[in-house]
Amino acid sequence: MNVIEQIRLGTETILSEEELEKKLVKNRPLRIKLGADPTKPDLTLGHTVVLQKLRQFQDLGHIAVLIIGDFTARIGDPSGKSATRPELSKKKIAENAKTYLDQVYKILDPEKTEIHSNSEWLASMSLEDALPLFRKMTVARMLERDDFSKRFKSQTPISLVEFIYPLSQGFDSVQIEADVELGGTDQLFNLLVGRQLQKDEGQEEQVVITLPLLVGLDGVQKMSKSLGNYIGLNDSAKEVFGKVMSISDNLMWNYWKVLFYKTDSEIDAMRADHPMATKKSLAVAVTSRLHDDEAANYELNQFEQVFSRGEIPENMDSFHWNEVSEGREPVALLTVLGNSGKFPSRKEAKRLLQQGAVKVDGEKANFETNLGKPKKEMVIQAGKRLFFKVLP
RNA sequence: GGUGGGAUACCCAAGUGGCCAACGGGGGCAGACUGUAAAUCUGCUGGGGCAACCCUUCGGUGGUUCGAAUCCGCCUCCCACCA
Repeated sequence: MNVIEQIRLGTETILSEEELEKKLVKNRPLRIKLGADPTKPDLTLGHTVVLQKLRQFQDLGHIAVLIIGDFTARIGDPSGKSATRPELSKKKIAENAKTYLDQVYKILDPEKTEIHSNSEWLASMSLEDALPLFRKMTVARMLERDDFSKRFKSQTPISLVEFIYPLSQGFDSVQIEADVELGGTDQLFNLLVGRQLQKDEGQEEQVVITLPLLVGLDGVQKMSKSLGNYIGLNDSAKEVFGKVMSISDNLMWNYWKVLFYKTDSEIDAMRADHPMATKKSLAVAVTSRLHDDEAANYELNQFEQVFSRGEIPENMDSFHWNEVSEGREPVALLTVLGNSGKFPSRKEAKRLLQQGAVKVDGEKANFETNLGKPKKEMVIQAGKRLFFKVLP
């Protein structure tokens, strides 16, 4: 596979491949730009689609130029949005930016990463500096954008400040002299503005590469923190593994394609296998990417132990009898459940009990179940996933 | 600036004086089944209590009433139409 073919893997569009080839033969590290707005403190598996591509460029000897959009975050990217975003405070943005970097380096090579904040050049810009920029964009062109045009037609407000967003992002490209800019498919318009501004500045235009948006765990909407349908880069290995196992069989193929560049024919071949086995390998693959192989294999074992064989997990939280019994003996199981703090409320624990979801040492318990102090240890299970021990 | 409309539980959304802890859908949780935390079906989904029952919630606040999410006054915030 040649370099272009490698880069092409998993991409939606490359504008244009010819330009990219010309840049690649220049024999110098290219500057690959990726902008990230610190609007949310947590990155998701969805972000890794583009980060993984950036990492690939790094491995090919190029430089990742990461723009922390601390200034643009205050504007709020209108892409794909149906409403104006609320303005974020500077403080919140600074906090988010910090946690971003920790997460980004789970994927990127820090040695080949250059970091900028776009407030470096945007914050001090005067209206006079900005005028030439504004002149380059027309209202008609803005309104061609799908999201804006929908909002305009449905008479949903579009703030003027939202028109500034694509220009600001494009100006970032001029500032750092980007050779390539990566983004999700919803970023195409913003990325193209970068090309236009660079051209006007007499710079060589950046190559624009878009990557597919990862569908969220619900299988419908794009993965995002605010929709709650996400796998977080900071999720524990256990959570990552479990969340992957919970996606529908249908969605699994999409993940193989988008995250691991599986081709249609490879996927067809995988369909011959048992879907559960295929999903387990996907869960292992995702978990090792976000954590490591060891953690992934451990979670696979735990998963098989708990869900396939219905056994208890290796590790679980434990309490001492005195912590949960209120010093009484015997004591109602409900009291122990409530005192464990494992349930949002006693009411919730009660519900589980009524639904027959609670087991003590593997025995189904009910409302009348009373517990005595355990001799060694007692395992309490509520539902399929929640376990804890009570020690003497 | 003028005129109308709206704010309901995690989200969407009914409800216009007692039968409302509040229809329905989504989401979440559980059970059954299974191939997994898939799919499907069923149940649950404010808090406290073993229970009878009690407490808190329908933008905020002050009233009317035996009784209000529902009626009235004021306030805050959103939206639409006209200019």
